[in-house]
Amino acid sequence: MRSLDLRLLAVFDAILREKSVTVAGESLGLSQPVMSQSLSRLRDYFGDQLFVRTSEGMMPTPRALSLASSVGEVLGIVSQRFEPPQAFDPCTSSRTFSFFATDFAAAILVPSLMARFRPHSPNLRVRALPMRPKGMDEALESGEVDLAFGNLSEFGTGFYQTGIYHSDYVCLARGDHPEIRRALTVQQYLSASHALISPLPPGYDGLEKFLRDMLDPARIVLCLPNFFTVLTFLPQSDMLVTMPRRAGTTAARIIGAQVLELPVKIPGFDVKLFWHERFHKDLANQWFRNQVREAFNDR
DNA sequence: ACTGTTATGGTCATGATCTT
DNA sequence: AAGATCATGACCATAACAGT
Repeated sequence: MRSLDLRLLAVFDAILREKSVTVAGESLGLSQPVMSQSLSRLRDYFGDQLFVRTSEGMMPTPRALSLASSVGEVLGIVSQRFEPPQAFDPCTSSRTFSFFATDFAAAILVPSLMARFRPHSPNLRVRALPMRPKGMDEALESGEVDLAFGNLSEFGTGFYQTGIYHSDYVCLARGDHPEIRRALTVQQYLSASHALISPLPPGYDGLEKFLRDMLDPARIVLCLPNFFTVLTFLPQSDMLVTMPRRAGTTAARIIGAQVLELPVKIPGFDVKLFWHERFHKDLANQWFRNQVREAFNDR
């Protein structure tokens, strides 16, 4: 390897492409003699003429043809991994951004995100993916998914995070509930029938444990698969649902439910944004992180 | 720290070779 | 034969290295 360097491979690639030493030199910003000397070193190294003059230009020998794909592969890896990152232009980009989020986080985030994207970035696409019990870290590391959004703490080394907001919980009751008006006593809370979202997505199971410890098991009469089942069920029920404040206020606005402060203390949680260090400097990922952060601040 | 040697990679000028 | 193109030699600048 001592006598072979990347520039020689670039020379090889350029001559192959241009079929001319001189023109290849122009494309690389090198003089013709430099190209010729470089070709001479390539010939020494590979022990082959590599390119011969013909009426069609400098044509590759069979040996050169057999090397071509490997040289292209090496140069491709180098340019992809080591060259300065290309600027990300959201106006012209057509890439897909993806993130893990709970259904309620996606429901809050997506409208705001799309309102920001659509006017200026018509070709961008967005994928909101449900939280997974396992494998989210691998998906972030591989680049399959750009970000994870939520009350997550299990990501280990190699991940960056930024706090988005601190959330507490509220209780929802239907707007024309026969007994509850704007406020809730401890007695009312503990004696009411409850709907529980269970199982909760990864990171949110603290709430479920807390409620199961605090409430009489007989009072937990309904388990729902996600936060937004609340939208169809609560208007026709006298039950209470305890959920994160933003999800609660969003749901309440849609169905005209009452948002009640909890009469008992339940510890809140931090919603954070996570990404893998591989994409920390990636300009597209940086841009998307900012969009998500700002989309939440829009609300 | 200084110095000489060597390798590398550049320019310029020019010769060699190929195509038309 | 002319023009285009490639190869090569002379020379220079620079950096790395070894020896003192």
